[in-house]
Parts: sequence; structure tokens; C-alpha cells
Amino acid sequence: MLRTHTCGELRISDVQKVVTICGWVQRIRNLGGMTFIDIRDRYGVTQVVIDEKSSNELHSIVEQLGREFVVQVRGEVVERTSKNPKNPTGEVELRTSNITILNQSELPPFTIEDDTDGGDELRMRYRYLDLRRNPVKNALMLRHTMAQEVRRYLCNKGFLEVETPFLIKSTPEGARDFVVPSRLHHGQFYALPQSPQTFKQLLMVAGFDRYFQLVRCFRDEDLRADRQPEFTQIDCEMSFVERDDILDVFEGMARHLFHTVKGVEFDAPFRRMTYHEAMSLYGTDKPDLRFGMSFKDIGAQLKGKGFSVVDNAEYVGGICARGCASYTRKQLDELTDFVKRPQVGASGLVYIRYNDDGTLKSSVDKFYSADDLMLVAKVFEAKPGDLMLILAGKRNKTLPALSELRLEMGNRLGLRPKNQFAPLWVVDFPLLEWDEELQRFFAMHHPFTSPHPDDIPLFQSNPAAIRANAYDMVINGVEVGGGSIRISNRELQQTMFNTLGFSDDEAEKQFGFLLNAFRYGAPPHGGIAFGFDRLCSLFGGSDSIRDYIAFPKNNAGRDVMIDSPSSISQQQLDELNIIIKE
RNA sequence: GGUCCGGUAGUUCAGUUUGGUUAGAAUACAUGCCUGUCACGCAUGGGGUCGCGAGUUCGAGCCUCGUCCGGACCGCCA
Repeated sequence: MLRTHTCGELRISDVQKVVTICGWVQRIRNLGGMTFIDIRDRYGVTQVVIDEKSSNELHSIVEQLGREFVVQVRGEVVERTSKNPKNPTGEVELRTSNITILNQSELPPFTIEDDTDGGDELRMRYRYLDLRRNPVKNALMLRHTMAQEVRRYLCNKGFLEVETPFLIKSTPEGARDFVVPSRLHHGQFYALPQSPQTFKQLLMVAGFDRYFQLVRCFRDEDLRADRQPEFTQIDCEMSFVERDDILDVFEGMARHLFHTVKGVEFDAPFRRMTYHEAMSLYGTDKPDLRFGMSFKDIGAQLKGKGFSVVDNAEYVGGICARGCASYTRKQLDELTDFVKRPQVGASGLVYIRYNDDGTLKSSVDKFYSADDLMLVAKVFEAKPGDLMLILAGKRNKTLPALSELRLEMGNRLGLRPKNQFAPLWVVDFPLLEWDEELQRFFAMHHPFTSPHPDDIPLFQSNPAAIRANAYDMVINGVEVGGGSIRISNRELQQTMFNTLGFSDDEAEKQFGFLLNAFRYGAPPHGGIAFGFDRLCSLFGGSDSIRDYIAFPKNNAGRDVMIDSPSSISQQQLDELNIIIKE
């Protein structure tokens, strides 16, 4: 070893030891008579001191040093005369007689500091330098810890980690596949898995009754701050279980992670909310329960008073923002502009202000008497000082818009602190979604999700009303995981495919391997998959998952460091029998 | 496929509203001074294809069009 200690471990108890450390030059402070050099590695920063009495040879080496030079420093650990309480190693320093330059460094394009001067693009291009910075390094360390704890918990519960193939076949439904041309089979292609869904079901048929995998998944769709084309799932499946068995095991996993990684405990069981309840109370299937402000339907109180926007609306609902009656005209206009943005899509905003003196003032006083408004205030259980915000319109447009408004008010009122966590299960999702454009049903979760047993007759009469035996874990408004009890019956699976518009032939061609497997004794099974990158960013208190991935891609799906994707040679194209269309 | 924002010193930005002398600041870097700094301090200095191309104009960092790159979002993401 070129070192005896890391840059993060020397303490006052090490005084008088002669040690050797290796690391990068963080900063040089030359005070004339004496020079301080901060040496950094993964573990911390240690100060090296060189004084006037040192040899000329040492001084000439120090003169050559620059930022990010890699050095080996040998010296005696001494107690500092002026200590730095901000640094864990700040009570000691290394009095050196010997510095070896292991490698020089060009001047890096941005400073390697917690608050760097580098912009996003530059830091992505020089990701290996960005990874030297504490915030990014700590994010990856958090990810490591979480991966370890996931494995420890699931291993203790008897889960077996099994790897599944990456070169598989393209299937319809769901996201766009990444595709890999086959050289050995002209005109044929592998696809990269969007998830190991069918393989983990086959593992259940194989009798591996508790499976998990920390696995890369690939989806060729446009990116967002919380979406990468390749991302990691904690993928799990269990046999001989019912829904609540799975919820119990994985609520346990979440608790284990919160306990070991964040020191956070939850006394009560995670709240369980039906999809229907989540939509009507919060306008979304992933409500942020760090704060209340749930929706109240006030159609009954407001309709029939001559205000056409409300009278013609399918849905009239609102939220009550406590203590916001003092909002100025400007603030109310901002909120109106907010809900009218195309991304939110409401046509306008009605407010009712409950003044401190007990009177009510609204933007629609023309249509409503004080008594009318008081009835609304009663529904909201509003008190003097509160502000009621109301939207009206089509139900499936207004609920999501009101959800956006609720989150915006939560942000404005500071009700969404990063270090508070509100987990819940959302259950009883619809099995199917009707696509107006294509005039067909799509599986809301995926085509292997089993319907609620009571709802199976509805396949004939009203498929849209079928509830799925599916569930999501939601934390702070983020869908961190989701799963379902699967169909393990060949006939029911075929009914499902038929409802989705597959002919028997097509189903056989696409999913024959699974249907065949179901001929040979498939156990009842179900599972769940967690978005590991999202889970990490949630634990780390960040909205972007990119910091939790060592080498992420930018928002156009490019890796700007290695410059991919890129062209390939004509020879490679020829081997693959591929012609690029101009 | 679409909408919006940005591209000026190594870096982060100002300057664009109203076209006009030598394009600024901070930081980084270099040199000098400084024996307890830890965002060291002080002084001095170097550093620019104003993303690229075309156009308008006597004159373009600034206006117009195109294009490339980056960021956020909508669609999309079972």
C-alpha cells in the first residue's frame, strides 16, 4: 500500500504517529513563512503543514503543486495550535518532510468544491471530476448503503437474488423498447427489458417462491429530471401469497430502510387508500400526505345560483388554505396564472376569503350571498383567516389541476419539508384504461395483473369498472413502487389478452412462453418493483435522480462524457445488414 | 412531435430594454509580499471567434432568419 491512513481518519489520538497518506491537492494556502496543503480523498481532508525550516528540496516540490495533483505525503501527526472544529480531522495536521508527486493534474475546468462554480453541462462532461465533490460522492454512498440494506432485509426474509437476461424479445404494450440488432439472425432484433416481469413470473412457476433482483431496466421514452432511459429497480416476486402478505413484507422493507439509513421510525401502519379515494380527495394516484388540504366537493352548495361556469361544470371542488386570507390581489393573481398555465389547464380560479372579522369575501360575490358562501365555508370547516380556492370543470381535468394547486400551496406554505416522510399504499387501481384515440383498452399496470376476484364477471359487461389487485407505495407524492397479484390461470390470462385486443394467435406469438408455462402448475403469485433511483433521491432529499447515478444521461438521452449514442462503422452496419435511411 | 428558457473570460454571470469609444464583475489562474491558515489576506497581471451561419445597417454581443448545443416542461413513460 502506498498509504498507511486515509485522509479522513487521523485524530488527536494519533498524535506522534508517523503516517503516510495519499490523495488529491484540494487547496494550498501559502502564508509566506509556512504553507498549508489540504489533501483530499474519498474519506476526508487532512491538512499538511510545511514551515520555513523545511528543506529546499521540499519547498521546490511544494512550489510545483497545483490543484488536483495526486500526492503521497509522509510525516508526523501533530496537534494543531489553532484547531478547526468544522473538520473531523481538524484537531491535527501532518508535519511533513517528504512529499511525492504521484501524478500531475491539469487545471480542472471547474472547482472541486461543495459549492462548485461549474454548470450542469460541464460537470456532466467531466463527471469523473464531479464525482470527487462531496454532494455527488455522498449521494452514491447513500445509494450503496440502501442497496446493501435492501439485500440484507430481503435475504433475511428468504428471498433469492436471481439474474435475468438483458437480451430478450420485444413485446407490444407499454413503453417503447430499446432494440439490439442480431448479427447471427438477419433482420431480427433483441429488445432490452423494460422490466424482468415475465421472467420473474417464470421463476415462480419454477418454484423460486421468493425472488428479488436489483436490476437495470430500459425504456426508450423521453427523459425527465426523475426519468433515465436506463434505471434500476428492486424487482421482487412471491408465491403462495395474497395482497396483504406482499404489502406487509415490503412495508417492512421500507421501514427497515428508513430505520437503518435515515433513523426514521413510523409508529402506525402505512395508511391504505383506494385509488378512488386518492383521486377524489387529492386528484392524483400519488398523493403527498405530508400535509392535509384535501379536496371538498362543493357542487351542491354552489350550483344553481346563476354562475354558469359552476352550473355547467361536471365537478366543482376546492381546497382550504389555512391562514391565507391575507393573500394580496397580486398573490391571488399569481395563483390564477398558475392554474391557467397549459400544464395545469384550468380555465380560472374562484377564491373565498374568510376575513378575520368573520365576514366572507369572494371573487364571485355577484352570484352568491353571504349565506351561500357560509355554507361552503362549513364544508371546508374554514375558520376566520382561511382562504378557499375553488376550481370547476370536467372532472378528469379539474381534479388533476386542483392537485397541482394543492401542491403549489403546500410549497408556498412550507408544508413539504424534505426531512419529513409520509408513506402510504394506494390500492384497488382500475385494471384497464380506455384509449379514446385507439378505441381500445390498455392495461393500467400491465397485462399480467389479476382482476379483483369479485369483478371478473365484469369482463363481459363493463371492463372499465374492473378493479385490479394492484397497489402502489407512495411517499411524499412520489410513486416509489408498484405491483400486483398476477394472473396465474391460463384461461383468465387469455381473457385479459382478448380484452386488450390480442387475438389468440397474437397472444400465443407474443406471450406463448408464459401461457405454456401456466400449463404446468403455476403457483398463485404476485410481486412489486421499486424504482431504486427514485427511492435514493427521496431519501437524499433531491428531486433529480441524476445525482444518484454515477454516470447518468442528459435530458436528450445522451451521455455527454463518452458522447453516446454515436455512429458505428460501415463494417459493423454491414455485419448487421443494416442500411441507414437518409 | 410541441412549448418555454439559456449559450458572453477557465468557470458562474451582468451587459441585449434604446444597435455607437477600448465588452465588465466575481471567482479561478499566474507572479510578488505575508509564520497559524482552513472561503487566508494584500498587491499586480494575463485571459474573449460574445455558440455557429446568413441577413438588415454607415455600424451588430444587442435586431431578423436559420442552425447546433444545454436546461425545464407537455405529449410519451403498461
